[in-house]
Formats: sequence, structure tokens, C-alpha cells
Amino acid sequence: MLPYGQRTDALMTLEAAFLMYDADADDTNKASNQERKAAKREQPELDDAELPAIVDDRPRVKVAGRVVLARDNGKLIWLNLRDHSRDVFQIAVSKRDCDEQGFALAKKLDLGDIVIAEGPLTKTNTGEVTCWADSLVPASKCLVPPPEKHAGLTDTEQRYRQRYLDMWVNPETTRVFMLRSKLMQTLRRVLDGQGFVEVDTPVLQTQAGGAAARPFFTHMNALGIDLSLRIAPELYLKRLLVGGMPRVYEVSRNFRNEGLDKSHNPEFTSLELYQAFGNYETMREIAEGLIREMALLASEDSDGDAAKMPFGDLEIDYASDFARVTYRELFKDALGFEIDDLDRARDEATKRGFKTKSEDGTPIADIFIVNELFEEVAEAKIDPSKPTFVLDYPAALSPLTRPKADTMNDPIPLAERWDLFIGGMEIGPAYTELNDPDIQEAKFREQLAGVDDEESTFRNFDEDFINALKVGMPPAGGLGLGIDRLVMLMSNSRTIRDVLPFPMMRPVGNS
RNA sequence: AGGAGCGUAGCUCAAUCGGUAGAGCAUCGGCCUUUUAAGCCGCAGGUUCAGGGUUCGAGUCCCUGCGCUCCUACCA
Repeated sequence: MLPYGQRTDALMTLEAAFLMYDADADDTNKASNQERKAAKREQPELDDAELPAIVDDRPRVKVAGRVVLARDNGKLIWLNLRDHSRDVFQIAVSKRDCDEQGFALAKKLDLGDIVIAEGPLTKTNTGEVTCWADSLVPASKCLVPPPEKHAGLTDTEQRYRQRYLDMWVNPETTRVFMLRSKLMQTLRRVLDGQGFVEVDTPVLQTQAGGAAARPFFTHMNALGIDLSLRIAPELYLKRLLVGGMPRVYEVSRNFRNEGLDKSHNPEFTSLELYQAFGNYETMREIAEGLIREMALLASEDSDGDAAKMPFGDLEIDYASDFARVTYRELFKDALGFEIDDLDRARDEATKRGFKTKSEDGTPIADIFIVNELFEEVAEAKIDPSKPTFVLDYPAALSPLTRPKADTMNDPIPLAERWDLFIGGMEIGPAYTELNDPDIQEAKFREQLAGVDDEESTFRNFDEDFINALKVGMPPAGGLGLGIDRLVMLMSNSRTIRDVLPFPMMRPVGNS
């Protein structure tokens, strides 16, 4: 086994090595070899020292990689190496030119082994840049039989459960995770450049707030209390605004004890961001700017075009201005009548077979009827290939949002909130945040009153948050973006499991 | 949670109406100094997801369980 340390210091990536190929040096070397051979043929009586010298200025490389393919021709063995920078890099190990241990190793190799090769760069007869190894040493042994070399590993279950295998067999998998990292860098760079400060707020909370979702619970021994894992960082970030931080964001791992499907994992990542003296309009500018930057990076990464980013059958345009439509307009276009026309809304819902009464027979509130129609009928009208902001949601659906003053007396008052839809997915909302402690308290209590027994076990009244608002929170804009879903869009991944290195899986062998 | 589908060698897949479980790759042995999924010769490899049932006979049909996939539902 190779000792770690100095012997690996000079290693370069396969891509860096590949780019070092020097055609002139290679040609000169080949020519001088021919010259020497010819001289030997014509004058066999000459000593080696009298023959023309071999000129060899070919760049030498020292690389490490996993052996993904090996072709043993007897006294010449071809290896294809792979690393994070390059899928295929060819090594030739010949009995004549490689040292004895290196050649012996090449004979004994298994697919999946990691080796370190050293030698000059040349081109083969078929024109492939190749390291003509003069040394080959083992770096790591692969004891597991490799997946089929052409068809690869396609079994989705095994790909998710044994991601380490998936990653070396399917380099595309690794590329998605690397793109994800670059997208996060972009996001942080843009936000930091705008004066936003990244913070970390508690994951373990005595009461999970900031969203309506079932939390996970755990127990803390030292204090003898039950805790829940956060479902959203919102209420803590707002406390920081109260404390005087003007612009904060958190890349937040959230935990929701709900279902799994192709756009939901029980733990997922969101970006939440708050800007003092901002509003939902400034949030719109920030969101659009961020997503466009991400799309530019992702399109460059894949030699694509940010105006035509593939996502399944779609081509999504991130380069043009995002579309904007109000909740009211979208509703009217899709349904043919105004959201305030509550009688027609109720008729329409009945006609479409939606629930208009709850289990115990009491009629469902008008606003929920309207929103049901909106979500089922109007949302489907949004062009999935155009990122679209839907603006001005009904205030009753947005308890943490400042209402729009000029709609306060309408049948359905509106609030300064938008939702962003891309590729048929909801990417996130933004709000002009409510900062009136009295209204906030009333809305909290209203919400709590409406919950059933089961829900009440995890819905609490956050007294301290109201207290924070009483101290005074500056008017602010708040934004939440689903990072996993954005990475799906940017990497053309159809399921959230493809953008998570280790998605939630049912344990094997458990009943 | 409901519906549909799938589960066969390490991997990718076959197996007719219910009638001896097979191939390619990988492994193992042999040959081969410009290959590209290298090629040639040979060997070996199986609790057909698990358990039960029907049958002379089950990979195949039936039931139960487990796991995965897709669709639907749920999801601020």
C-alpha cells in the first residue's frame, strides 16, 4: 500500500494531465524514434551510442484514478482511469516501457481499483491522448465486483442506497452534486455582495413554528424536555431583525414529518432571507436575480443556454424577465369570473366535485373554496417553461403577511405576497412581513382555534415571538426558496432524490 | 394512504400455454505490444425477494409479507 504524503504531492487531476499534451514534443519524439530505428536498420553494425539520440521533451504527468475499464493485450495493457475531473483518461502499461512492478500490477488489477500512474503523454495511433506509463502503483483496492461496464448501474434503489457505487459508475451523479455546491457558492456570493449576513438559528426547538407542517420530535436528556426539529427558520430570523441585523439569510435544513414523493424529502433545504425596510417587491428582484445567476452558472456548466434550460420535455427561459401575474388575474383567466364572486365560486367548486363542507357538515370558508379553485384550475394555467410570479394572495391565506391596505374592505382582502412557479413546481413564496404584534397575535390565535385535536399536539402559541414583535421589528421583506427544487431545475433532475446525495430510504430488513 | 407495475447469477437482461433456469459483461485459467464495451479458447457461477398454497410438475398461477418504481392523494 502506498504511504500517504509526499509521494502523492505531485498528483494532478486527469483533466489537468489531459490538457498538458504537447503535440510538437510528441511528434519530435516519434520522429526521433523513427530516425534511430532507420539508422539501426541501415547500419546494424553501429553501437547504440553511435545511433541518433532519442529526443523526448514530452510532458510527464502523475495521475491517480479509479480503473473503470481495462484491456489486456498481453504485453500491452490499456487502462481507462476516472476521477472527479474527467470520465475517461487512458493509460498504456507496456512490458517494455513500464517498470516491472507496474506491469505486474496492471496484470493483476481489478476494475474499481485506484492506481497512481506516471509517465510521458503521447497520442496513440487512433489519436487518443494517453499516459504511456513508466510507473504504476496501487493506491486502493476495490474488493466489490463492479457493476456491468456498459449498461452500468441502473437499479434506482441500489443507486440511492449505495451512492458511492453509483457515483463512480455514473459520473453524471457526481456532477449534479458538484453543480449543487457551485450553485450554493453563487447564491452566497450574490447575497453577501448585497450586504446579507448568513446566520445559523436553532434546529432543535421547543416549538416548531414558521410554517404549517408536522414536525419530528426528539428528547433532550439534560433538560428533560421534548424538542422538535425545525420546520422553518422564519421566526428566529425575524427575531434577528428585531435585534437590529438589517439583512439576514440562512440556508436552512428543515424537517417535516410528511410524505415522500418526487418533490418532497422529509429533510430538505430552503433559503430564507429577510431584509429590513424591504418588501415583497424587493424580494422579487432578489429572487429573480439569484435564480438568473444560478441558471447562468448551470448553463455555462453544461455548455447550454440560460434561455433554453432543459427540464424534462420543457425548455425553461431564465434569461428573459420572469412573468408576473396577479392571483386575481390568473383566477379570472382560468375560471372566467372574479375571485370576489363567491356564489359563483361555490357553484363552480360543487360542479367540479370539490369538497365544500368539512367532515362535520359545516361549510368550508369562502376563501378556502376560492383557493381550492385557484390551486386546482388556475395554477395549471401557468406556463411551466416561463418562471412566473403570482402576486397578491388573499390575506386570509397568509397570516404572517402585511395586508394590502387598499383591499381591506373588499370581499377578499389581499396581502403582499407572491409565489414563484417554475417547471410546474412551487419554488417559494415571499412576503411583506407582518410586524404588528397585535394583528399577529390575533392571527395566531385564529389559526390555533381552527385546528383539530391531532394538530393541536404540535401547534403552539409562540409567546416570545409576539414579544419580539412588541419590541419592534422594522418593516421587512421575507423570501423562501426551495433549494432542492432549484437544483432539480438547474440539473434537469426529475426527482428530488437525484439532487440529494443520500435521500431518505426505508431501511432494509425492517418490518 | 389508494391504484398499477416490478423483484431471476456480482451487474444488465432472457426463459413460448405451467414442463431440464439461460446469455452478455464481471470473476477464475490460457493466448495476444496501439486497444476503445478490445479479441480468441476454456472453467465456474442460482434459496428465481421471503413464506405459504394449487398442481404429477411453479421463475411462471393464487394468497400473505418485504422492498423499489410510477400514478393519485396528502403537503403554507
